[in-house]
Amino acid sequence: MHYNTQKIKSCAKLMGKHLTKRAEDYSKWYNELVVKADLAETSAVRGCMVIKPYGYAIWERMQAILDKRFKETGHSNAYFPLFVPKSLFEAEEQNAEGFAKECAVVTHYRLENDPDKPGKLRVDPKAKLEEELIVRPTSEAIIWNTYKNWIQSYRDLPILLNQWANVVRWEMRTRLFLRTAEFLWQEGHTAHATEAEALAEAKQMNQVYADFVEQHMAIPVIQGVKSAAERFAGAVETYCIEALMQDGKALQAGTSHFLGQNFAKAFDVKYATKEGGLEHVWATSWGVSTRLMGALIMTHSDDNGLVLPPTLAPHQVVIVPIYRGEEEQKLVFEAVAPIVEALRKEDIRVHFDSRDTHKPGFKFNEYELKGVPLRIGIGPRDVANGTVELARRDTLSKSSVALEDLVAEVKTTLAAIQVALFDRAKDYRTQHTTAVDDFDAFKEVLASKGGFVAAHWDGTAETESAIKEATKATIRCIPIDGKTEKGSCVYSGKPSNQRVLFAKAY
RNA sequence: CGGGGUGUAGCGUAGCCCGGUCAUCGCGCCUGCUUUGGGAGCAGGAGGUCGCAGGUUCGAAUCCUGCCACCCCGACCA
Repeated sequence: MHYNTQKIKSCAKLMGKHLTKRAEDYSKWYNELVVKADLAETSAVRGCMVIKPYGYAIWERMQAILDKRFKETGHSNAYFPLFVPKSLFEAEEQNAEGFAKECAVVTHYRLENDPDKPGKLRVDPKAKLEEELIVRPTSEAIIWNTYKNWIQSYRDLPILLNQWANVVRWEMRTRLFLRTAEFLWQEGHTAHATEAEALAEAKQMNQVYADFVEQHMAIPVIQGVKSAAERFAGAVETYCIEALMQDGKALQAGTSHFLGQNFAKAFDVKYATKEGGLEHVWATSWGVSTRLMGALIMTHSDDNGLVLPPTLAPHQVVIVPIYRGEEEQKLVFEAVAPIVEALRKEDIRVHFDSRDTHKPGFKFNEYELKGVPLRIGIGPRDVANGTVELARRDTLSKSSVALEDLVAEVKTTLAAIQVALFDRAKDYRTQHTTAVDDFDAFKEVLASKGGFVAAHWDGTAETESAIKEATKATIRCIPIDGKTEKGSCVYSGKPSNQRVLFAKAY
């Protein structure tokens, strides 16, 4: 080949084929990546997004793994209505207040021809609903109104349900995957006889999330509890997993709430105890959303595009044939067939890109953009040598592998990529977690390198809010496994027993 | 909802201040030939109510008024 690489690169840049460099404009890079990797795009509907087949395939992998874990921990799936009557929605006051400002509300149920504008429709003023319906921003209200009818005795407990659903939160400013007006998620809602059991459930599900995100998404997370200000509206305690993105901002990746008896009291859900008493039940709720897709993109991707961990990649291996003319094509395709078969036999998700409409170089770049972990290139030269070219997405390194070693090599390399991605992300986080002991250093670190700032905090909402005001940083969490350590609050100087993590967040 | 900005082909844009062969260029798309181990080259071609509605004018993408949409910065947020 006689390509002038430099020329092609600059040419390709002109053609808009290259992504914006991460360092130049992170937001722009992120948006371009989501669109060009074919994951999702903005829709004509304000603040909503279209998840495209490739993006949805990744979400389906995530769903499948999570759903299996939910079942293994004793949960079942169910489905509750999209609409929540206003009277139910407002029953738990804190919850209602927390979400009130971002609710879509259905007020009418019928349209009619507009007498003033032929061919146009208008809302029929006669079809006003007696009671408005809230499009669920979360389902505690509708579910607890239902649980009320299901629970009479301790024998009815626990109830351990999950639902896969869409919810709507009318956000002012939206961003693909990270914050859209409508998003997909799962929400678990459980009811328990005792406080201890509910608390254990909330902690258990946070652990399930942490394990999933670390093991399958290869994203290291900090488990912790939220400060009162950051806590879920209506919760007694919010457990969370926090991840750090490549631009130094934190992302809440999942939450699990211990709801105490707040919802049981609001919806008057009591059960008869073994001892003959009457008690309010104890509750939890927990959820992760398509926001995790955003975390996945922002944690591993590079300037060439998406990088997918092998366990989530819809295609773990892509085979790109290289040939000129029909004769070589036949030769190469015949060599590919047994490779595909051997890999499938090992349950490796392999895609053979036999398209004749694109050249190999184009395909190389395309699959890098889409984050396929491993690429096998095979041409006449390889066929003659009994080898293939194996390219790793994470390191962009290439090696020649003998056919007889291929399956084993693919398996070990996929496993190695999974580990390498996690380690790399964890290194990054370690380097971007800074312990500080005075407020000047606190501000300096946030301004210069970002990331998590571990600092002592006096535990008051006043200090938390003053720090937020001054730096835009919020308390991401109070780490669960954080060591106790005597110190003084970075802002007020008052005594503190543990460092908490601050960061600017999405 | 406050402050700023932008709407021109599927995408990205030039033109707007100073009305008049201005609808420009690139990508993408289609056809043909040559190419095919890192985003191909050349030649030809298709594609546009210049956001919408009024107004000024002989004439409006360009000036004026109103509306709509989107983006950025705030407030809000998984």
